[in-house]
Amino acid sequence: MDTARSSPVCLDLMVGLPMVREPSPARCAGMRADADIVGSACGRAGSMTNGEAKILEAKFTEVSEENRRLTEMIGYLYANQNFARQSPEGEGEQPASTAASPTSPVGKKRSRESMDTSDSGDASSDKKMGTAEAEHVDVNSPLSNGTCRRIKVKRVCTRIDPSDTSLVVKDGYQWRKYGQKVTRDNPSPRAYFRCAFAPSCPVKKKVQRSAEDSSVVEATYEGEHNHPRPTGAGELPGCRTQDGSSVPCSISINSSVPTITLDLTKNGGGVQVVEAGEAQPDLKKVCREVASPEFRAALVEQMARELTGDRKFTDALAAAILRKLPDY
DNA sequence: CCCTTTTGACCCCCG
DNA sequence: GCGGGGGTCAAAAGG
Repeated sequence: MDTARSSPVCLDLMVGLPMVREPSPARCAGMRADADIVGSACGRAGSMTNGEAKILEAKFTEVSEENRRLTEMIGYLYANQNFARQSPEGEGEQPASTAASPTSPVGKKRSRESMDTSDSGDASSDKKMGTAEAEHVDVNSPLSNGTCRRIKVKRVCTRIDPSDTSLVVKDGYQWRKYGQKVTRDNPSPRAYFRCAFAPSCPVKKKVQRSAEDSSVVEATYEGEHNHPRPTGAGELPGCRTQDGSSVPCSISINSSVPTITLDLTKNGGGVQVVEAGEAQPDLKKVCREVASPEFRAALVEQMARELTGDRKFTDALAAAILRKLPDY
């Protein structure tokens, strides 16, 4: 589980993306309870006293810690709800509980649905957006000949801006929306997506806001991708830290433009420029997505989340701010 | 003109 | 057999 990265902060990382230079709502996306604190730190860091800075630092650390605990708690609750729905005989015996809502009944599997599911590929590595909580459930799907095929079902909970109604969950794959429905047990609409990267890919995704917390969206993935993950499209191919969480240390865009890699995992950090790999067939789409405000917002949000979740980083940041303050 | 999204209607499973 | 409700289709609209 990767849940301890939800504290936002205004940072100007200057990694070459023009948008990062300007404060925008997206940069502070996710700021809610701690918005005033962070906003203060952003806006008047140059004029505060040492005492104020220390108070702000303490508050910031405290809020970050609380945010982390809450995120973990949400993940724990969802995990428990899913376990509770598992049948005693084992996970494979339970019919497909594919509804995104924790309270929704067992999904009705249609024969049409069970026929278009194949295997191979792997979407299970979609650990995205820092606050996501992933879970795997293998369910049996009845086939027309009476046998059962295991369909991989995965639920991912992601924190997003409550005001964002797009229900877009960046996970590295490209999705085409084919339907939206308001379900009985959740006032928020449920969006249905198909994998748009490969026409033959059977993977479907359902995205719906949590009924309890509108800032949490639950994405349910059905099936497995039968194609490689399109790199650079949506998810930040970050490095893994020791605890398995991702760090936004690289930006890999498949195009003729060199790829910028911001390596924050090494001592002192560094920016590495490497040549882009060979272009994907749908390079145009990838570039369009990378250039989109959503992608940029997600990029900045993830960077901020990852960085503020690192105690060493926040300590170093506080020390740097203190050094900049005039001595009184 | 092409691609994607929206949305009302329809299909079909389950109780 | 019937109705409710989730899931999908497909035409229209938008970019």
